[in-house]
Amino acid sequence: MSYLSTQNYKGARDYYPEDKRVQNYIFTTWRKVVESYGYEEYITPLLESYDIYAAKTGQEIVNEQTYSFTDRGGRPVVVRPEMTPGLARMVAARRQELAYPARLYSIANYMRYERPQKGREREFWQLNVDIFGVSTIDGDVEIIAMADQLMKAFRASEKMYTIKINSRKLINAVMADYLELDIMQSQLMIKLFDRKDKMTPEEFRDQAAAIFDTDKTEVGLKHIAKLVGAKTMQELPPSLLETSAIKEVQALFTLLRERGVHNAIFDITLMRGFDYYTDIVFEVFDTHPENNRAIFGGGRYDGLISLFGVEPLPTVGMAPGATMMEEFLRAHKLLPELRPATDAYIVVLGDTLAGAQKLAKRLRDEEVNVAIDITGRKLDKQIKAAVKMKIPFLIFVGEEELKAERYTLKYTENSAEHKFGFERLVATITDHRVKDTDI
RNA sequence: GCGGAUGUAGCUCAGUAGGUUAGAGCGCUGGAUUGUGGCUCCGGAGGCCGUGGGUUCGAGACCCAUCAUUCGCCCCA
Repeated sequence: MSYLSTQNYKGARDYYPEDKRVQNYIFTTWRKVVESYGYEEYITPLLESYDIYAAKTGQEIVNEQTYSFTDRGGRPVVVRPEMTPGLARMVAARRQELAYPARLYSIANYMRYERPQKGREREFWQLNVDIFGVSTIDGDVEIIAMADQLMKAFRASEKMYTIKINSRKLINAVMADYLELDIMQSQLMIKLFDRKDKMTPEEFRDQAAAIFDTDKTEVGLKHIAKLVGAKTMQELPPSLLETSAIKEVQALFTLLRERGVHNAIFDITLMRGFDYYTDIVFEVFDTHPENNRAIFGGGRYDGLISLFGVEPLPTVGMAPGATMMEEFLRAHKLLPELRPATDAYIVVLGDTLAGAQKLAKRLRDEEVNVAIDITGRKLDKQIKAAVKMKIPFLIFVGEEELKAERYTLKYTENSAEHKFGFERLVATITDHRVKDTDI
C-alpha cells in the first residue's frame, strides 16, 4: 500500500508553533497600530458570490486566478481573493446608517490561483485598512501616516524603507495633455512605466518610442526623459506644476512631514495596476539591496461601492501582506526572539504528580500559563522537552518541595536557580513575562 | 501560461570515469548519569537515491517523461 503524502497543498503553508508565533507577532503589531488610530475590526465570509468579483474590471483575472466553484445549490461562488469587494458590499448595504468617517480594518486569509514565488503564496494573510467618507487629502494623509507607523511599530528605521507616492489624476493629465497620447497608448505607457525598474534605460526608451505616433516620437521621448528624470515635483515641467492634481500632491507631502513622515518621495512611475484607484496611490518599498521591492501599498478609490447601486463614497485604503512583512523583518533582522505563551514547565520528581497538579492549578489561578510533565519519565528527558519547546522557566516539584512549600525555579536561558515560596514564584515568572514581551 | 535551477537520511550536503552491502556532519534516540538540559564518551534507529519509463551485463549517476521545490517572466485585485 502507499501512504498519504505529508506535503501540503501547493502555495499553502503549515504554521507550526514557531511559525505561528511570528505570524501572531505581525498580526498583533498591526492590530495595535490601527486600533490606536481608532479603526475597528470587521470580517466578511470566506465565500462570496461570483458576481461581485466579476463586476469589477479585469474579468480575466477573476476567471484565471480565483478558486471558484458551484455550490450544491448551483450557485457560483469564489473563495475571496481580496477583501475590497466584500467590504464594499458590507458598506454599501448600510450606506445610510454607518457613522462617518467609517474606519475599518480586518486581518484575514485569501486565496489566489497563481504560480507561487518569493513573497507570493496561493493562500496568504493580509491586513486591510480603509477609511470611508473623507474626500479631502486628509484621508490619504491618515492612511499613509499609518502605513509609516506600521513600519515603525516593527522597529524599522527610516533608512530601511521609502514611501513612494504618485497621483492617478496627475498621470492621466500627463498622458493626455503632456504626452498627447490617446487612451490605448496611455494604457500601454502606464504599463511600461510600471515595469521601468525591470529593464535597462535603453530598453525603456525603445519601448516608449514604439508607443508614440511616428511623427510625435521625438518630442515624446524628450518629454518622457524630463518626467522620469524629475526627482522632486519641482523638477517637473512647468505646465504640469499648474494642475490641481500636483497641488494636491504637494499638500499631501507637507501634511505628511507634519505628521513625522520623513521618507516619502514622489515617483511618477509608481502605478499599482490600474483597476479601481482614482487619485493618490502609494507603495512602501524595502531599501534592503537583496529585497528591493514593494512591501505593500494602497491608495484612493472613490467609485467602488456605487457598483451596488448606492451613492458613491470617497475611500482610501491599504493592504499589507504578512508574507512580505515577514521577509522585510527577516532581511533587516527585526524579528524579535519570540517565546511560546507557556510561562513554565513543571518537572515532576518521583511519585508527586498529584501534588504537582495542585500546584499547577494554583499557578493557573494566578494567570501563569503552566504545562506539567505527566509522563513519569526521567528528569533529564523532562528538562530536554521543555527546553526544546523554548519554555522560559522550569519548576521542580518533588517530595521536599511539596513538604516545605518552596519550589525550585530555574530560568532555562542562563540556568539560574532559586527556591521560592508560592508568592515569589508567581511574581518572578510574571515580572519576567512583562519585560520580555515589551521589548 | 512561459523560461532557468534543483530533487540522495528529519536538516545541510558528499557520492569520483556507470561497477558489489549508499556515506558524512548536524539532528533524533538509548546508555554512561534513579533530583537537573547544553559539554564529553559509547551504542542505536532512520534511505522504493522525488516518481514512472528507457539505455546497459550493471543506473543514485546517462536519456525521456512526470511531479515537486525554487528563482525569474506574465500578472499582481
